[in-house]
Formats: sequence, structure tokens, C-alpha cells
Amino acid sequence: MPQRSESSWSTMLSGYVRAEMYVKAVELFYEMWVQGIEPNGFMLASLLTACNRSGKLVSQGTQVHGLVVKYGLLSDVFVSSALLHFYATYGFMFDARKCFEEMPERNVVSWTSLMVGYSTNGDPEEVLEIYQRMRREGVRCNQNSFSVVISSCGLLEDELLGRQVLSHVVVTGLDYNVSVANALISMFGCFGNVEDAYFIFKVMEERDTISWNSIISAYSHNQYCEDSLKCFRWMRHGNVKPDSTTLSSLVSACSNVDNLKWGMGIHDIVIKFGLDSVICVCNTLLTMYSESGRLEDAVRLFRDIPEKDLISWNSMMASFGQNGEYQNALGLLADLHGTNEISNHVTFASALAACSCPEALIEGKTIHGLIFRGGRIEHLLLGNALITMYAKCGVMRYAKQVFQTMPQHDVVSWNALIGGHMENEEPQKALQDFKWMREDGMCANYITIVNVLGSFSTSEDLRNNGMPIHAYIEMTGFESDSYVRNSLLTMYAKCGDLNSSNFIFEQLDTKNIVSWNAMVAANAHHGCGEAALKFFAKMHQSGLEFDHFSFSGGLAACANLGLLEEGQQLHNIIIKKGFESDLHVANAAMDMYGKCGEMNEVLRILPTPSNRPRLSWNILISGFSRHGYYNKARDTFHHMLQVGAQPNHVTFVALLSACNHGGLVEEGLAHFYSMVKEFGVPPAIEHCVCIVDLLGRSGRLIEAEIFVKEMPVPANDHVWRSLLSASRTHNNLELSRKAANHLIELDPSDDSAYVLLSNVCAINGRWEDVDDIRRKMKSNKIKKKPGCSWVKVNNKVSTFGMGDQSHPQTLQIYGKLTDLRKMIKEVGYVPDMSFALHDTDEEDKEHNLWNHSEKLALAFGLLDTPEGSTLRIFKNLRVCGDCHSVYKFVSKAVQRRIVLRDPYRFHHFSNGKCSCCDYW
DNA sequence: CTAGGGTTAG
Repeated sequence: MPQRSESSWSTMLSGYVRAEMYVKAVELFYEMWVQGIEPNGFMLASLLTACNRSGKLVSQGTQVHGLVVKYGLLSDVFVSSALLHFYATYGFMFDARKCFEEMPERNVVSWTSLMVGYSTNGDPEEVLEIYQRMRREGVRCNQNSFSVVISSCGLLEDELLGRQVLSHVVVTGLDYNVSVANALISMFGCFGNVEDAYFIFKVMEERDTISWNSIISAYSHNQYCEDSLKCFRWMRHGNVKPDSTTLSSLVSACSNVDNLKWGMGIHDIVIKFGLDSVICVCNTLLTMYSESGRLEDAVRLFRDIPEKDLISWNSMMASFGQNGEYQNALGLLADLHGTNEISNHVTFASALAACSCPEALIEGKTIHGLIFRGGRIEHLLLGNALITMYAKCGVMRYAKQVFQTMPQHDVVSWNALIGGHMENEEPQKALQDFKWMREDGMCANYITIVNVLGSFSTSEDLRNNGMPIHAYIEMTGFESDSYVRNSLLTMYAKCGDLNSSNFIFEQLDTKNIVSWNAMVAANAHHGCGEAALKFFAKMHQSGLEFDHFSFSGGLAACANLGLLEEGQQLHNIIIKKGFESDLHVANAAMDMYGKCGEMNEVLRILPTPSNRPRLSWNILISGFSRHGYYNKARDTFHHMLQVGAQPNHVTFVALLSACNHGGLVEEGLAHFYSMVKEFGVPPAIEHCVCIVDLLGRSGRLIEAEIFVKEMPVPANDHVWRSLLSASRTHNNLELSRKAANHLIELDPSDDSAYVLLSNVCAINGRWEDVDDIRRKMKSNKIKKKPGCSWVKVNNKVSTFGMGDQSHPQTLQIYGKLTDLRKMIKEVGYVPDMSFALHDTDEEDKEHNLWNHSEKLALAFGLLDTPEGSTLRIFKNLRVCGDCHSVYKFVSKAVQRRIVLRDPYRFHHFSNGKCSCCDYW
């Protein structure tokens, strides 16, 4: 073979590279090398390109680096550019960077290679750093460098820089370049700005498949399912053939219940184009079926994927987890172990997410162990997932421990911790961690704010923490976020400041389902049932569909108003729409039936004891308590302990109030002490109110007063009101005065202090004092909350005030009252004048007593309802003692069952007796 | 330059 010239070796070498015969190129080089021919810069650059493009010749490339150094060719710009490109391609960014920094001169290609390297290695921050440096050094970008910079802005959601880059693009005229425009479409998609994405797409002069894919995925990522489908139709109309990327995006756009019908159509198209074996498409389809609540279809799809990759496994595991099937998720983890696939951090994150419920705590701990032994414990994402898992299992101690041992935190770590405090009802800790987070220099995002606000639930929380944070929100500009505005609204509502929540609600530019639901729930839970129902109806009129939250709120409103029929109708709708199995809805339904006096209905829909959540137990106990079945309340409490459910502070409020209504003083006290000692539930103000009421009602006023002085939390208005009411019942003028003074001090606008005190004075015949109190009320502009009663007859609610004559059947009503009075006087009724609170003669007193609203409602109810039916009457204030006695007599005289609900409890009257045994 | 799985959420 004749001796070849240097140039012929060069030509051969570059020929092999052009022909994509990379291994041949390397072999040729060795042949030349053993013949002792010294390579020139061009050869080494070609060789590096071969190593680069083959994707496999890593060690060969690094050996070439040695030759470059040996022959002093680092100063050759072609060689050093090729070397840089080689290192960047294989992800050796340290070497790539070194190469770049040491280059004698750089062209735009060198800059681009470096940026592409960082981009493909998942470091968009570095890409933007380099871009800024390019700007400083006056280097002009080409289409490739612009594309990678634009895509990095999108990934980092850096909208400010993104718009700057756009202006640079326009200046250079590269906005007409297809690749650059494609990148811009995706970037705006990442910002959630589909309008600008579409604008760029619309003005493009020529589009390729990637352009279509970019706009479709921009719509898909931002949940604009219909728009992505519209684009797809337009694309098909122009005879552009979709590829697997197009269809993947479309499938993920349809990944929810509402869009499943379209998704299934796309599934058919996938099959038509023969793309149903593309793994990426299979995986998106799997997720789509799972997210639409069709887990079985997802499982079938998973089984049928011939060559599952790790993402298939991870997706399936996540699907099981999201559908609450943690055993299946963990089973999959075991199956994965038997394959060739190697699990990654996403695998474990999904497994942890599946274990994020109290029942799966042990499994969660096991995964924690696996992560530790697998050496993944320092992974940020897994640390975050662990915090979440422990927080959702209710073990904040472990969540905090994980947090403290993590080598680094991001905003998600803090949010998971604060969110955990929120869910576990620890508002002070949520606030404390929020403060520490800011001291630590970590920027809050909207989720942080939503979590912190969500942890507040009392008027104290609102005053001390909620309002200062509201100020912080206004200052930092978070109030422009619609999630934040909704959670502000919810906070004010939950803490009982309905005026403020109303104000925020009215100011909302768009009222979404969450805003409406918050208004319904807050009004229902704060005793404004009618307002709640109005919101409920208006929400529907505005075209929104009810969800779990709306139905729970609607039921709570019916419960508040005691509207059994409406509640039942709503419950029927709920069943029809398939919401009855939702835990919150089921609990709200139970609560509604309980508060409407239908304990049998409560028992009918109650979950079986073994999987009965604590909330259901609490509703059951408080239901029994409200109806005076204190034995059943106590039995339920013991049953709850037997099946291993943990009582919480609400359980004890219900239990103590059962003892209270049953007059079980010793038992109530015993529960109060065991609550702290045995169950570790710290006594809160609600428990103390129960105890004060318990002691006071039974006449142990001295002990009640001592308890108030010594109890672990400061007394509030409820405590003093209860003590005042007890001293009225047991006629203790001195204590009444004390309690009334405290009450007026705490809440000067409250009418009950004046009213109750004047009652005690009236009983004792101290009419001057009564007048004095009346004058004070007048001068302080305080009005007695008017008592009213209502009764529903023939689907129409009739409301009566004291001495009300506004009803169209007034004549008959008063006639009926006279009859009743005669009838029961014959069988022993004697009016109890101590409930007549004006200083008049005895006849007037009796006349006033017979003007009480509950008596008017009773007379009307008896007029217009069939004989033998149960009469249901409601009162906004505690029932008067004389009326209670009248109801008993009437129930026997006319042989009717009467159910009276006041704000505290139910009275079931039947055959001359009341279920409260005259103790209320 | 486009596409599939994961942690925080009213």
C-alpha cells in the first residue's frame, strides 16, 4: 500500500464521520497513529466529533484530549470547541467548563455548546448565568443559543428575563425562526400565559410538527383541554401528521373525569396511527385512566404494556396511591424489585405518598428504612415526601425530626411542615415555623400563605395572627393570587368574622367554586343557616356544579336551621349524584339528621365501627348527647375506645356535654380529669365551659366559682354566661351580679348579661334594680335579642315573635291558645310566674306568659297538622320553664308527640313527659 | 425547539 499523504488521511477520516461510521473513524485514526503519523488539529477535531455523535465513545474521547494536550493544539479554536462539545454532550460539565474558560478565543458555537450542556444536564440556572455573561461581553446569540435560553426561562418560570430575551430576539430578527418561535410558545406555556403562546403561534409564517406540539402542550399543561383539542383538529385539517408527542400531550390534557370522553377518542386515534406501542403514550394513557377514576382500566393497560419502563411502574404505583390502595402500591414496589428496572427517587416518593394516611404508618416507616439503607436519605424530594407522610399520619414529631436532619430545605419542605401543623390543628406551631422560615431567608410562596392561613380557626387566632399576616400579604403582593384571596376569605369566615369574609367575597373579580363553598360553610357553621342556603342557591344559579364541599355546606345549613325535609331532599340529590360515600358528605348528613332529631337515620348511614373515622364517632356521641341519651353517649365513647379510635378534644366536648345534660356531675368530672391524664388531651376553654355548666346547673355554685378561678385557661364570655344562667336557675343574686359584671366587661354589646341579671332581680322582686338595668341597656343602646319560634306546616315555615299578631290565622291561633289553657288547667297546670319578668299584677303576668312565641307556634302547629302526627318546633333561645311545662301538659292532653329544638338540645315531649327529665 | 412518572395545595 502506497504511503498516504496527511491530507488523504484527513479526507478519509472526515468522510467516515460524515457517513456516521464513527467506530470506523476511530479505527482509521489508530491505523494512522501506529504508522507514526502526527495528527493535525483538523483530524483531532473530526475524531472528537465522531466520539461525540456516536454517543458511546466516551473513553476514546478522553484519550483524544490527551493527544490534544500532547501536540499543543488546545489553542486551536476548532479543536477546543470540539472538545468542549464532547464534554458537554457526555455531561462532564466540570471539564466542559474548564475547556471553555481556557479557550483562547470563543465563538457563538462555543457559548451555545456550553449552554446546551448545562441545559441537558438539568441546570437551567447556569444557562441563564451564561446568557447574562454573553450579554455583558457583547456576544450575539444565534437561533440555537436563543432556543436553549428561552427554554431555560420557561423551566425556571423566570418571566421577567423571558420577556427581556424576547425583546433581544425581536431586535435580532430571529423571531421568524421556527425553532426560536417554538421555544417561545413553550416558554409562555410554562408561564401559564396561553394567550401570548397562541399569539406567537398564530403569527408564524411556517410551522413544523414541533410548533403544533408546542402550542398543544402549552394548552394541555394549563388545563385548557378544549383548546388543545381545537388545535389538534386544526392541525389535522391542515394535513399535518401527529406524532407520539402530539398524542401524549392530548392524552394528558384529557386526564380528568370531565374530559375522559375526549381522552378515549384520542386513545382510538393513537391506535389508528399505530402509536399504541410507544411507551411514552402508554404511560400517559395509564395516568389518564387513573386520574379519571378508572383504576381498573389503568391496571389493565399497565399489564398489557409489553416492555414497561421505570416510568410505567412509577405511574402505576402513584395511581394506586392516589386511589388509596396503599397495599397494592407497595405490592408493586416488591414486583419491581424482581425486574431489571432499577428504582429511582420518584419510585420511593410515590411509595411514600401512598403511605400518607394514619393506617399506613408502619408501611411508611418501612419505606423510610429502605430509603435510608439505599443511601437516598439526603435526597431533597424524598425528605419532603417523608415530612408529608409523617404529617398526614398525624405524627408531627417524626415530621419535624426528618426536617431537622435534612441537609437542605426548599420551600416545599417548609410548606409540608407548615401544612402538617395546619392539618394537625397546631396554629401556633404553623406560625412559629413560618417565622423561622423567613428568618432562614426562605421565600414564601402562595402555598405557604394558604397553609398558614388555613391553620387559624378561632377569633383569637384571627386577632393575634390572622390579621397581621393579612397585612403581610397586602405588603408583599400575595393578595393578587386568587388562591391566597380565597384562603383569606376562608380564614375570616372560619374564625367567625362573617362581615370581613363577605367583604372579601364581594370584592372577588371571579368567584369560583371554592369561594362559594367557603361562604356556604362559614355561614352554616356560624349560625347563619339562611344566609348559607342563599349562597348555596346563588352558587347554583351562577352555573357552578356542586362538589363535596358544597353538599357538606348545604347539609350543615339544613342542620343549623333544623330543616329535616330540605336536608332529606338534599341527601337524595347527593345519593343520586353519587356523593354519599364521600366521608365529609356522609358525616355532614349524619350531623344533619342528628340535629334534626332523626337519630335512627344517623344510625342507618353510620359507617361500620371498624372503619368509622373519629369525626363520625364524635357526631354520634354529640347526637346522643343533644337528645339526652347520655347512657348511649357514654356507651358509644367506650365502644370507640374498644375499637382503638383515639378520642380528641371534640370527643370530650361531646361526652362532657352529655354528662352535663344528664346531670351526671361526678362522671363528668371524672371524664375531665381522665381526659388530661389518660388521653393527653389538654383542657381547652370548651371543656371548662362544660364543667362550669355541669357544676352550676346542678346547684354546686361555690365549686363552679372556684373552678373558674383555678381552671387552666382564662375564662371567656361563655363561662360567665353559664355561671350567670346557673345563678339564675338557683337564684343566687350575689353571684349573678359578679358574673354579669365579668360578662359585660368581656363583651359590652352582649344582651344576655343584662337580661339574665334582670331576670334574677325580677324573681327576687327587686323591681327597682330591674328598671335600673333596663335604663342602662337603653343608654348603652343594647336590645334584648328577641325570642322567636318557628314551625313548618305544609312545607311553609311560620315564624312567631312574642305576642305576634301578624299571622293571617291569628284569630284561630289565639282561640286555640285559650282552649289549650282551659284544657290543661283542668288537669293541674299552674302558671309559673317566676318566668314573667315584668312587675305587673298576676293576671297580666299570666297573660304575658301566654304570649310567648313557643306557645304561639305550638297552637298554630296543632291547628293545621293531622292528628297523631309529630309536631316539630324550633326556638332561637333556650325554652322558657313555663312553656316547657305547658308543652308537657299539652302532649298528654292532645296525645301528640312534640319535638322542640332550642340552640342547646332537643326536648321530646310525649304523654306528659319530656326526654330531658326537666333538667336542661 | 415539543411529549410520559414524584414532594407542598383553597
